[in-house]
Amino acid sequence: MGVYERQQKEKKILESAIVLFAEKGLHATKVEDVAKKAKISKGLVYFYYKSKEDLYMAITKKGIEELKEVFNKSFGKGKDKTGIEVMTDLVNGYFQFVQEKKVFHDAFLYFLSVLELYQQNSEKVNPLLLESQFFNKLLQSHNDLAKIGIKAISQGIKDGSMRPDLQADSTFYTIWSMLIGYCQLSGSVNLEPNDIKINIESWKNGFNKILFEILKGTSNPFKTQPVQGNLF
Amino acid sequence: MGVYERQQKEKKILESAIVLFAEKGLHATKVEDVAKKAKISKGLVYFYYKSKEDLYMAITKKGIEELKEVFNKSFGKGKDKTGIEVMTDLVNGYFQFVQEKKVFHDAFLYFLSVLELYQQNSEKVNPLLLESQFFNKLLQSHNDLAKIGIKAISQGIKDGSMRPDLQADSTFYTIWSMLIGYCQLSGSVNLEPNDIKINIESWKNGFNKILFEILKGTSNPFKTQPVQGNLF
Amino acid sequence: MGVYERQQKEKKILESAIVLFAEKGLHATKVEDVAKKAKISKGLVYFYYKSKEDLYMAITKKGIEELKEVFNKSFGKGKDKTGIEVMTDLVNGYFQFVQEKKVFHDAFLYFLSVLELYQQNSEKVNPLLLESQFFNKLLQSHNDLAKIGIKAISQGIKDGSMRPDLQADSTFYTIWSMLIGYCQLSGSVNLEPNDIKINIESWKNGFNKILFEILKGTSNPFKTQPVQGNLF
Amino acid sequence: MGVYERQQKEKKILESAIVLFAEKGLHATKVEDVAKKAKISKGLVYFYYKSKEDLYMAITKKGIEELKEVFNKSFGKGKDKTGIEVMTDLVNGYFQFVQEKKVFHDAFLYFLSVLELYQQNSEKVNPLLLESQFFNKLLQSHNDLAKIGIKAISQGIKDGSMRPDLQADSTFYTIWSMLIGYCQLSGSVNLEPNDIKINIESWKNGFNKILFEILKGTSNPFKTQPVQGNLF
DNA sequence: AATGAATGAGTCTTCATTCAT
DNA sequence: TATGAATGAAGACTCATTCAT
Repeated sequence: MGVYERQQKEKKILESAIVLFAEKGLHATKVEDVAKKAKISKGLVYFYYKSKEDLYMAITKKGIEELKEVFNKSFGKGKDKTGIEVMTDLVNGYFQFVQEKKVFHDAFLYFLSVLELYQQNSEKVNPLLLESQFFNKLLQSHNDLAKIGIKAISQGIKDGSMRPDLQADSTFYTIWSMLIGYCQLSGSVNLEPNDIKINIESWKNGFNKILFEILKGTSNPFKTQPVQGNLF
Repeated sequence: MGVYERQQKEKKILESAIVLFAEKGLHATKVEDVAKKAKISKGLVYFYYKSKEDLYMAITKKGIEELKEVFNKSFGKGKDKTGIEVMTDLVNGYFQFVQEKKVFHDAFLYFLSVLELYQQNSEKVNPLLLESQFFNKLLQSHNDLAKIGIKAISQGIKDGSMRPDLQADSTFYTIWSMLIGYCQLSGSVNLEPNDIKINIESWKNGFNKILFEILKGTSNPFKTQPVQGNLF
Repeated sequence: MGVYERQQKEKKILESAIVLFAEKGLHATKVEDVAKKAKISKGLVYFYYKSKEDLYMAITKKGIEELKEVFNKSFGKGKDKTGIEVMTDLVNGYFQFVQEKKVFHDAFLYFLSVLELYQQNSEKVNPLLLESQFFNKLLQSHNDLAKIGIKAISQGIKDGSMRPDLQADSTFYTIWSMLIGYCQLSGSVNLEPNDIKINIESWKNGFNKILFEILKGTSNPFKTQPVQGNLF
Repeated sequence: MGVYERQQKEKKILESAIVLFAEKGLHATKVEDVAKKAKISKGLVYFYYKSKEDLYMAITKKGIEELKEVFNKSFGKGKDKTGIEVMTDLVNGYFQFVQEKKVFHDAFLYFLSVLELYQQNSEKVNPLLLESQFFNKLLQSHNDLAKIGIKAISQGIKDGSMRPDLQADSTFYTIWSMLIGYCQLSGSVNLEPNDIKINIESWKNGFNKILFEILKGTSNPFKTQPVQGNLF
C-alpha cells in the first residue's frame, strides 16, 4: 500500500472520529464505532493510532492546526491590513471556528486542562497521553497559536492602529480568554424562560465594542455588526 | 441516628469525594475510593447518593452555593459600597475561589456543558443526571449566580459608580466570560521555557484595568493592585 | 405487645408481600418494598420472617391452606352431595382460585419444583429454604390437598356417582395435572391474531366434558356450562 | 475464523449454559460460570449473546426446536401412520423429551409465563428480553408446536382413527395441558414415605387411557404400555 | 496491512441481611 | 419490639487493547 493510500486511511479514521466525538464526546465514543464509521476494522484503528487517547490527540492537533490557519488567514495574503483589522478578523474567525467546529475547541480546552496537570506533575497525566506522538508534538507547538495572535497585536501597535501603550502578550491572552469564556458561557445561557433578559446579539456586540476599546481606546463599531449608542 | 449525624456522614462523603475528584477527576475516581476515603462501605455511598453522577452534582451544587456566597459577600454587610466596589470584590473573590477550589469551578464548567446539551435535547443527557435531585435543583437555581452579578452592575449604574449607558445583563455576562476564560487559559500558560514572555501578574493586572474601563469608561487603578502606567 | 397485635402485624406483612409478589414476582420484589407497603421497617420484616424465602414460603403455605379450604368447601356442610358433585365443585373452585389468586398458584408451583429438587438431593435446595419453618411445615402438609381430592373420588366411587373401576389416587392426580396444565397454557394462548382458532370457552368446556367422561364414563354436561353436541 | 468455527463456539457456550441452567436454574447461574465451563472469557459470552436473558432465550429456542422435531418425527417419514398413532407417539415423545431434557421444558414454561405478561402489557417484560433476537423469533414461531399437534388431530379425524366430532384445536391444547400438568406434578409426587399410594406407572398408564378415550371414545390399550383392566 | 475474535480488568450498582441503638 | 443505617458480597456488563491468522 502506497503512502498516499495510507494517509487517506488515516484521514478517514480521523474524520470518522471527529464526527463521533462531536456527537457523543470522548468518553461515550467507542473505538469500535470509529472503526465502523471508517469502514475498517478495530485493529486497523490501532495500527494507525496507538490508543484512543492518541486518536483524540490527533484530533486536537488537527483542530489546533486549523485554528492556526484561521489565525494566519486573518493577516490576508499580500494585502496591507492594519493590525486592528487583522485582530478583528482573527476574533471573528475564532467565533466562526468555534461555532462550526465545536469538537475542535472542546478538544483544545481538554488539552489545556491536561497541559495544566502536566506542568504541575507530569506523572498525574494518563500515561497513554504521554506516549502519544500527537500529544508530544502539541506540547511543542501549541504556543504557535498565541504567537500569531501576539504578532497581530504587535503589528497593530507598530502601525498605529492600536494604542501604543499595549503590552502585546498579555493583551492577546486577555482577548483570547474573553473569547474562550464567551464560548463556554454563551452556549448554556438560557435565553427564554426566566428573568434574565440577556440577548445573545447584544452580548456579542458589546463584546466587540470592548475589544475595540481595549485595542484602540475608543469605541469603533465593527462594520459587520452595527452597534447602538450605548456600550451594552 | 439523629439528623445531625446523618448530615455529618453525608458531608463526610461529599468531602472525600471532593478531594478525590480534585485529584483525579470525575471519570478516574471510583465510588469505592470515595467510600474508602470516607471510611464507610460502598453501599452507604449509594444510600446517601443515588449514583456517582448524583454525587458529582451534589458537589457541583455545593460549589455553586459557595460561589454564590462569595458573590453575596462582595456586597458587604450593612456597608454602603458602591456598585463598582462590589464588582471589584466580586471579581477578586471569583479569582480567589477558582484558585483555591478548582474542583468546584471545573464542576461548574461541566455543569454548563451538560446544561447546553440539556437545552438542545434533554434526551442526550445521561439519565442518571436527570434523576439526580441535585441536578434538578441546579436546573432551577443556577441563574442565581448571574442575578447577583447583574444586581451589582445595576447598583453601580444607579449609584453613578459605573457609566450610565451599560446594559447590566450582558455586561455581567461579558465580565463573567472573561473570568472563566482567564481561569481556563492562565492555568496552562507556560511561563518559563519559551519565547512568550507573558507575565501572569501583568496579565491579571491588565484584566482588571479592562474591567474598569468597561464599567467606568476610564482607567482607574485598583487599590489592591497597583498598576503600571500602560494598559497591558 | 400482645399476641393479637403481633399476629396482626405478621398478617400485614404477609398481605403486603402477597400484593407485591403478585405484581412483580419473587425476584423483583425487594424486602424494603414489602416493609414500606406494610408501613414498618425492614428490620421488623426480619423479626417476623427469617428471610425473604421464608416469607415466600409463608405465602405458599397460606395459599395452600386457602386452596385446602376451597377443596373442603366442595364437600358442602352437612349436605349429602355425591362424589361427582363434590369433584365438579372442586374443579370449578380450583379454576376460580387460580384466576383470582394467581400468586398463590404460582407459589405452589414453585414449591413443587423445589420439592422435586429436595427429593432428588436436599443439598441442592437453597439453605434459606431449608431453614424456613414454613417450608418444613409444607413438607409435611402439602399432601393434604391431594388427600382431600382423593377422598372426593373415593366417595364418588362408593356412592356410585363415579364408575367403580377408578383408582382414586391416580385419578385425582390426573385431574389435578390437567388443571395445572390448563392454567399454565391457557394464559399464554394467543387468542386473536393468528391461524390457530382456539376458543377459550370451548376449550374449558371440552375440559369439563373429559372430566366427566373420566369419572363417569359417559358424557354429562355440567349444568353451569351447557355443552354442544360434539366432544370439543 | 470461519463461520463454522464461530458456530461451534456459539454452540459450546450454549451447551455449557444448558448444563449449568439445568443444575442451578437461570437466576443462580452466573455468566462467568458459563464462560468458565465453555473455557472462554466472560467477554466472549457477551460477544455471542447480548445478555444473560438473550442466552436463556437461545436455549429456549433450541428447546422448542428440538420439541418441534419430536413432534414432527411422530408423523414418521413416508410411513402411513394413522392420526391416533401419530398422536400416541407424539405424547410418548413429549414424555421422553421432558424426562431427558427438563431444562428445555422449564425454559419453555418460563417463556410461556413471559408470554402471558407480554400479551398483557409488553412494558412489564424485562427490556433485555425484548431486545433478544431469540425472544423475538420465538414470539413468531412458538405457535408452530401447537400447529403440528393440531395437524395430527386433524389427520386422525379425517382418517377415521379418531372420533369425528372432535374440534382439533382445543383437543390438542387440552392434551397438551395434561402433559404439561403431568410433568409438573409427577416430579414432586412423593412416592414412598406417606399415606398416598400413587404409583407413577399406573398414573401414566391411566393418563394414556384417558387420552385414548378422548380421541377414540373407547378404551384401547397402548401397545407399548400394556394396561390393566381398570381405568386407573 | 487487515481482520475481528478474544481477553479480562474494571466498575457501577443492587439488595438481602445484620446490628447498634 | 422497632428502627434504619450500615455492610459487603455478588454479579452483570463494558470496552480498550491485543494477537493469531
